Amino acid sequence: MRHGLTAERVTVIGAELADTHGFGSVTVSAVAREVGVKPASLYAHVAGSQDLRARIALLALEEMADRASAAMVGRAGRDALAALGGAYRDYAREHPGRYVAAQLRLDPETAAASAGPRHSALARAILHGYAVPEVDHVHAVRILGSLFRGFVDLEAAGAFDHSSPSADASWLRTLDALDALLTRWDLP
Amino acid sequence: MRHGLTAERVTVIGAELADTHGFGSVTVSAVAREVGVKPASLYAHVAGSQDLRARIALLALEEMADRASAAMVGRAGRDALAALGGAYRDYAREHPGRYVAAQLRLDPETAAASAGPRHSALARAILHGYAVPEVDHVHAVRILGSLFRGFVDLEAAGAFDHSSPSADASWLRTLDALDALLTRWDLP
DNA sequence: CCGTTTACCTATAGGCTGTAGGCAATCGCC
DNA sequence: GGCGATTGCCTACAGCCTATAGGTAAACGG
Repeated sequence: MRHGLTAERVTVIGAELADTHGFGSVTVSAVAREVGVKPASLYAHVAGSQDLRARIALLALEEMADRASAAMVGRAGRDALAALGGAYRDYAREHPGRYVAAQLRLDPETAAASAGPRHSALARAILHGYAVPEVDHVHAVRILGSLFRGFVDLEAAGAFDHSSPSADASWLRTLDALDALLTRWDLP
Repeated sequence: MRHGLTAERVTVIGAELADTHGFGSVTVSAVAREVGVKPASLYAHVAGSQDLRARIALLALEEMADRASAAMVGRAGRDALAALGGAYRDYAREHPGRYVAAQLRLDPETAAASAGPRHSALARAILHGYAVPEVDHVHAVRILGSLFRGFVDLEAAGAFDHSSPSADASWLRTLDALDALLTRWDLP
């Protein structure tokens, strides 16, 4: 039987599998089972399990960048922070498997061709709404990225589950803190 | 031949393997090869590959908490922040495999019995040096934890490798930002 | 010194990866 | 429409990892 498989379809099935059963259980065999095909057949579309995982990572990075840039249009300052961070947070909740896939270490050239640079561009765009000196942009972007990444990771890992109040409350405080930091960047 | 293996020794070998070849390639077979024993022999000490990885995670959490609390004695304020964050950052550099092991999701009871709570206690201790109201301690701890975790993860993932200046410079800025945030917590 | 425990062994079944080679459905071209 | 080339999926197989069952011999304890 002909299934009309392509690298893209295989990647999407793998991504769905990651979300439902965890990124760790994404295997060539599992995807094959899912589409009703023998494992060996997939090697025509994908170079192996590592390639499969890298493709899922690239898909996730792309989807996250799309969502983030869509959420950020027409927003500045704290609103823009909420849009960017919220996009990541929501994505991690809706697509936990893809989110961990996005953290896969890619080789430099693949990383450069990925949506990674789009993410740093989005973070940099936020700084235009604040009076952060140009030379400090790298630092500000790194701090912003670290805070978002850490919060979403910890929340996804369940680190906030067994203390109150809810993570949502802390998230608002996190945005406030970032906004204050960027607003008063150059103050003593 | 008698090798005097114990669960602890197996765990340590696994941890070393994680640091040298990546946490992903920690397998019962690999550890067995390392000690010169057949894979089946290890199942007397460790319940399987999942158990092995969980043990490495617990070891890493313990080691990190030990280092962090040692670094923090007699320090307060920004110094304490630098000590805590520095402990994590150094640990991640010296033991990259163990560091990713420490992020393994543990089942709730195992997590509760781990060194996890020690880590939040250390973060909470830092707040005593600042005038953060008691009710906001959870938020401050979460923000502090998120920022450290995110920074160290991103640095370990190589996210800072292809932009200058060095990660070290941004790390100092990160500590400054945290210090400023906690110092002025209640200001408009 | 002998019984028990313990540490490691062999054997085996099952799953995932990845390669080689085969067959048949489909496509492009006349 | 017919025919050759391509493509999509197949079977078969080798290698490695997990995990269990059951055996053997070293070490320990009374």
